[in-house]
Amino acid sequence: MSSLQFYNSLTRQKEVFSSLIPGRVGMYVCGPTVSGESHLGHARPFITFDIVYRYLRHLGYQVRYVRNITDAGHFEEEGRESEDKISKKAILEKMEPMELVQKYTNLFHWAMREFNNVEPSIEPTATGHIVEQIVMIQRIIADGYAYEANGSVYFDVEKYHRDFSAKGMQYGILSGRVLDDQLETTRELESQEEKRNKADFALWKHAAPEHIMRWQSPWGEGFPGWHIECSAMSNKYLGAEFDIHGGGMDLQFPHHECEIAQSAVCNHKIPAKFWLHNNMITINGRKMGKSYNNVIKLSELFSGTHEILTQGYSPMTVRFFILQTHYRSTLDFSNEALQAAEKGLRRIWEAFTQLNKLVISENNISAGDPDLEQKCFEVLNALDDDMNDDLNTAKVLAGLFELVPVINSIKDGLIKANALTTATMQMMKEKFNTFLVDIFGLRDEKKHDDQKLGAVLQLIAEIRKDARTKKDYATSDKIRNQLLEAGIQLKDEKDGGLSWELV
RNA sequence: GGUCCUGUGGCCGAGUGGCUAGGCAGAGCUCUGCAAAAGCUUCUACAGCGGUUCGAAUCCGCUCGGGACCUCCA
Repeated sequence: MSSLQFYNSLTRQKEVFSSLIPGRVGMYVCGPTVSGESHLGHARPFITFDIVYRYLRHLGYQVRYVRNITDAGHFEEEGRESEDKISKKAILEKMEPMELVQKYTNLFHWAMREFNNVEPSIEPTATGHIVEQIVMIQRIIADGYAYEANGSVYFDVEKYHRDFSAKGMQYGILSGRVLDDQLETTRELESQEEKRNKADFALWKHAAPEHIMRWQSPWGEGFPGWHIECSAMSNKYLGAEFDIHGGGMDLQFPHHECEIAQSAVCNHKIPAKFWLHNNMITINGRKMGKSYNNVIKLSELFSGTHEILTQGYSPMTVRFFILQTHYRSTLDFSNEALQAAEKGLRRIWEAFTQLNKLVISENNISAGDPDLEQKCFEVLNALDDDMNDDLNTAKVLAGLFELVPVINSIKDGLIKANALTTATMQMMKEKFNTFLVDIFGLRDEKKHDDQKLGAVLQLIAEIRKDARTKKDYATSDKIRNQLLEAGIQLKDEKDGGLSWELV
């Protein structure tokens, strides 16, 4: 079997993954800013890295997965308004800042549960780590790579670049940006005069009097810059050097680039070995974001209450939709695509359910259909390789879909039960379970397990069967049609049995 | 303007120098009292133009189109 490879943004190539400490993995993923409700675009990294987390654990690693909550807020428009995003909205809504933060944190957690994302090992908050951030800033100042100006502290990018290029940690190492170009093209912003250089970024910002969220620091009352929180928290919980740092591609620059610079000064190392970035979700070809005014919040997505939605899409449909594309490709949203995902998910899940119900004959050593046996065996074996190839979930799903007709045919008796060997049948069950449930985190959203409903339907099935035997189709059709209206679809099986599905 | 990514059939999307990806939709057939589901078969492809090659959707160049980042951003 192949070994796991990730595309590393830092080296711009696929690399075989190996952890710094055998058997253990440290992973940091940039979490949400809880100044508003999460939207569809936010779902992608958290689902993507949930898959990474699940897969690494599946491979036997003990993983510490750290995903922060940004609750201190960074600047909406750095310099110009110099205002804390979170406290700004809190004033509008007349809420305590922490009340607002709590509200959106709760909503975020709700969405994560809906998506069936495994909880991270540690979910640190920026406000809970002000001290660590201040200490880190002091260290950077002491080493001469940051300076104070009017109660704010800025990172000296040019000096850092000059000194650290020789150590192979030039500014731009991750994003491929050339600092000289930066210096020319960075926009003019009002409080730029505090900075020695346009490319410098804030480590600490002086708080204007109207600021609600503020903390004491050696430089007066203020609040931390955006980039420092991730550096401080990843360093605290994962150490100076850890295995994986993840986030959206839009964070590659400047956020992750700045993280590297900060950590490099403090620890003389690039903090993470592997940098993984998921691509964006677009809507009509445009990135989903506030500035484009095309945001679909997750609650709207699930309920269908947004003007561009023709219906609601369940969390598992969205999850499946995301999995059908490679994480480094852009994914374009459309009602058509989501509806296709919904149907595709239902199809594969139905086959999976049937597969688990199949009774596998024991000790069938010779396949009744050697060609089919061979084909299934190859498809099943390719699954791990595809997953190892930089998490090609799309290809894994395509492989599973190839087996769907086989499963359905066995169930319907179109393929003989002894066509496949016992070993292959068991492998099929195992792989479907492993990938769909354990690694992809899909789950049944319908309530099949309602025992009372099951009992009632059992009775109705018998009544309907009697009617059909007597060729009283008026009665049997009435039962079926009325139940369909009630959201229960009856299906007559080939063997005379009856199955139902909540629709 | 700078840096980078991308252009696959009606839609969404994998992909590799030579082998049908897959899903959804469409068409036909089978099964069925009729449905539904399912099975089988099937129609639409690799933006354009050159080049490298025995052979390219896959490599190179150019043209055209789309996007991301350079500012908060998942």
